[in-house]
Amino acid sequence: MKEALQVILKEAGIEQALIEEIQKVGVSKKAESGGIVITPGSTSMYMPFVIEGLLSVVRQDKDGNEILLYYLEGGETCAMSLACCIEGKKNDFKVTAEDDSILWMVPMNYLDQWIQNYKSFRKYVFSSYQIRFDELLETIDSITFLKLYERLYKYLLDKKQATKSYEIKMSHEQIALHLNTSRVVVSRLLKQLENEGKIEIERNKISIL
Amino acid sequence: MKEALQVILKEAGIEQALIEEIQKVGVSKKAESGGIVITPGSTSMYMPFVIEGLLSVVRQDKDGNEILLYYLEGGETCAMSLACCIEGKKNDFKVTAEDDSILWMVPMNYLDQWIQNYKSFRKYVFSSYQIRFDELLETIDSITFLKLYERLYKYLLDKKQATKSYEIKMSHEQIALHLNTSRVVVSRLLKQLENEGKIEIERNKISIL
DNA sequence: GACAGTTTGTAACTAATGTTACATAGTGTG
DNA sequence: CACACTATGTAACATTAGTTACAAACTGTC
Repeated sequence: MKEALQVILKEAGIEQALIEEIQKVGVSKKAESGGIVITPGSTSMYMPFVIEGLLSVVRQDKDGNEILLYYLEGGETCAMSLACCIEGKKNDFKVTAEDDSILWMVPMNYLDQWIQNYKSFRKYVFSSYQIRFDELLETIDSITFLKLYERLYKYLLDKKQATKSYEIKMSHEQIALHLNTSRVVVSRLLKQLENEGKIEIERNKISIL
Repeated sequence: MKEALQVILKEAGIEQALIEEIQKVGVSKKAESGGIVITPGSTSMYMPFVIEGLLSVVRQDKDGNEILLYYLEGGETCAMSLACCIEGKKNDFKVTAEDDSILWMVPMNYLDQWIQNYKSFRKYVFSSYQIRFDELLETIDSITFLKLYERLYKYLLDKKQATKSYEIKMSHEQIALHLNTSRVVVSRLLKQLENEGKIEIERNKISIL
């Protein structure tokens, strides 16, 4: 576990002294595929590093409708969660494990001193914020400027990239939830994508061609 | 100018020593109502503080369609601009003065040392990030979960709050641009809001009742 | 292989939003 | 006040997306 963390933090440009601190004060946490990691309305006390796996960050409205904001992959941290912690605010999003995942949870109270003392940590944190802004903006772009048909195709391509697999193992219902639309509409548009030779549909599986 | 800055930074919890530094190294910049302050594709070298006025931050797509992300008011800074600078990336949004505005532009190269040395500045920066995340999420909520009719009404209420005036001096065309829809649709829905007694429509002016 | 549960396909319809086209009304300037 | 310009009103229609309803196909379990 700690070796995997070491590799990932090194990769992220964190200096050795800080890596050792992070290893010392954090704890690992497993999340099984489909499990909820952060519940909306909760307050986190930990900065979560993704060591391995894939998580989705989703926004919910009061009626339970959802929209996918972005994925968290290995080596990344959830900047919004970080932002919430620092301000002591409640999380207003949901984080779910898309695959079996392993996280490294670091108590928030170390953050301020690390930001003060380690330039590499400042860089990492600000880069994380930047990445999340970009992802949110891209999400806004998709919702605003694309037709659902295009959004769906982009969704599939993004998922392909995140999982590094051209086979997407999801039901139409699950996809519909991420896009805030209905199953019937997703089926309709998927069929259209299939007719245009872009994908192949099987039960619980879509292959990108 | 510097006195106004003093008041605003004090308000924001910045300590006196840092206020003086900020006053020393920054320059003021005026923006006339309607003027473009940040062009998409440019790279900023300055952290912009809003001393006075109101600015809009807008996302554009390749065809020139737009969507309003949020407003910047007095005392605020553009966290996304900050994030871009720190990472040396191009701005991928547009900032326009909605009213005559005054900004205080601080060269980016001071940021890292201030973050390192001033706890109050760390707080301010992280709080700015948090606020912008919240605003982006709220924008996503509106686009995703609201009908255009509700979004339009929310738009008017937000504008009312930002300008602290129940009279909104805009054409339907301008509103349509901020919501990424067409003038005809805006006129139609505004008429509906008027019929329901929520607003009053005049040429270049909408009054919130 | 019978059954229940889940997933997908499809038609028919409704609702929301976008588009085109044109009429009317206000505004500023000579 | 004539003119050009801008802004708004409205109808008619097109497109996109959402909804309802039901059939068919697949999957796992007894």
